[in-house]
Amino acid sequence: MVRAKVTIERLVNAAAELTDEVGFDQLTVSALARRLDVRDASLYSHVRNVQDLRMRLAALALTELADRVAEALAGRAGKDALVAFGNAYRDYAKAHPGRYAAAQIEIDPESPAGSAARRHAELTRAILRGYALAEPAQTDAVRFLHSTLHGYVSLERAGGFRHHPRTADDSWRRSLDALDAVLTTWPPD
Amino acid sequence: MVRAKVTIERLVNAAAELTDEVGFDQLTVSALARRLDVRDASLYSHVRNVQDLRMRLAALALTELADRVAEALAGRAGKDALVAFGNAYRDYAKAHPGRYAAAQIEIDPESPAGSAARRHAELTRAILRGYALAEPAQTDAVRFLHSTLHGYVSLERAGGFRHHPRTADDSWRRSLDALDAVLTTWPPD
DNA sequence: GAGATAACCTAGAGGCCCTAGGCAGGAGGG
DNA sequence: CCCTCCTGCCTAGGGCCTCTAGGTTATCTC
Repeated sequence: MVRAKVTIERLVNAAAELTDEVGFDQLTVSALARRLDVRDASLYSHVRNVQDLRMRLAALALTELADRVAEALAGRAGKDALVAFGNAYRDYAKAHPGRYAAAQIEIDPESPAGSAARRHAELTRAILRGYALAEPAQTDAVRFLHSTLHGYVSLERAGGFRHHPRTADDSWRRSLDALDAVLTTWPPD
Repeated sequence: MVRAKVTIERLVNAAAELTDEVGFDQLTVSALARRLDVRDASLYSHVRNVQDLRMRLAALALTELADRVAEALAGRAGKDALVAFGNAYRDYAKAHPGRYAAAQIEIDPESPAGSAARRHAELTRAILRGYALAEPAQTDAVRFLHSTLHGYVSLERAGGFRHHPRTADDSWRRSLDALDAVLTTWPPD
């Protein structure tokens, strides 16, 4: 019999493709086993349980996202960097909805996903260098920025912007303008 | 035998309590049946399926949220209204995490939940009256506002703000200040 | 070629969703 | 007061999912 040669890498990659097709909450061990042409029980030698699988997927997604953001940010500063960051973020969520959802689960800082999450946080903070904000305003601004971007893509995905003629793309551009404006003139206490 | 007298109202209320305790994705027909001291199959005469249950919960949550927001907005305008709106929103999410998650699912505009969602959208738009924005800037601003608020509470719930000494409350206040500032000086095209 | 190991298998228990069909308690009519 | 009907709840059962235990086979190493 020919062995399927499932490795943990192939398994997680297949899970990433699957979750983008069916949604993160529909990612099951059974469905993944079917896709790999293997019995479901066989996967439990690679993965502890379904939680473990999801955590690994979160780590993959956070790493991929951080890579794309890092690439988008290279050589840019100020508003240019902000727009590149936002677009990298939104494009990833559009291209890989399942992985994006995976990246939002609660992360144990000690886990391998934790370091990817930290890297992500550092990149977000890097954008704000162009806006010269001191602590604690910098932390507040990071949270504000992250909230707006994440909120936008998550509402857009949930279909919240579909019942209106104004396109999500147009509002997105104006939202980035607004973010740039508010970061530039971050209100003093 | 004493009948449990499950009505659709009692059922949805029990589901709301349950989901706040265990999370929206852990809301199952079985668990709800156990809580109502009834067999799971019995609930299918009240509810078509688990999707139907979730949709009814979404309708409940959207209605409750709209009620609270409407109350918070009464007699307020401008930044005062913005802060009240934001706090009503965030407080609801804190007090009722499961219901808040339920309110985020994709809503069919034709369903009863659709009218609650529309009412919600109108209330959001009402806030912007104090900021005198014409279309399409108004729609962009509504989306921006909603994105930031939803993004903030959802990241806060996911634990994204826990790995830093700056409190989520402090950043929240500053985020509302920033929102007020950006709505006041909404950047022209 | 003989372990040793890794990868896969079957069997099975338990949980959840949902359908089909049966039984009993309470309401209304005769 | 009794009969009937309806509603609310029941049991039985199939299908899918998670996960464990323990057995089998392919491949790697010596």
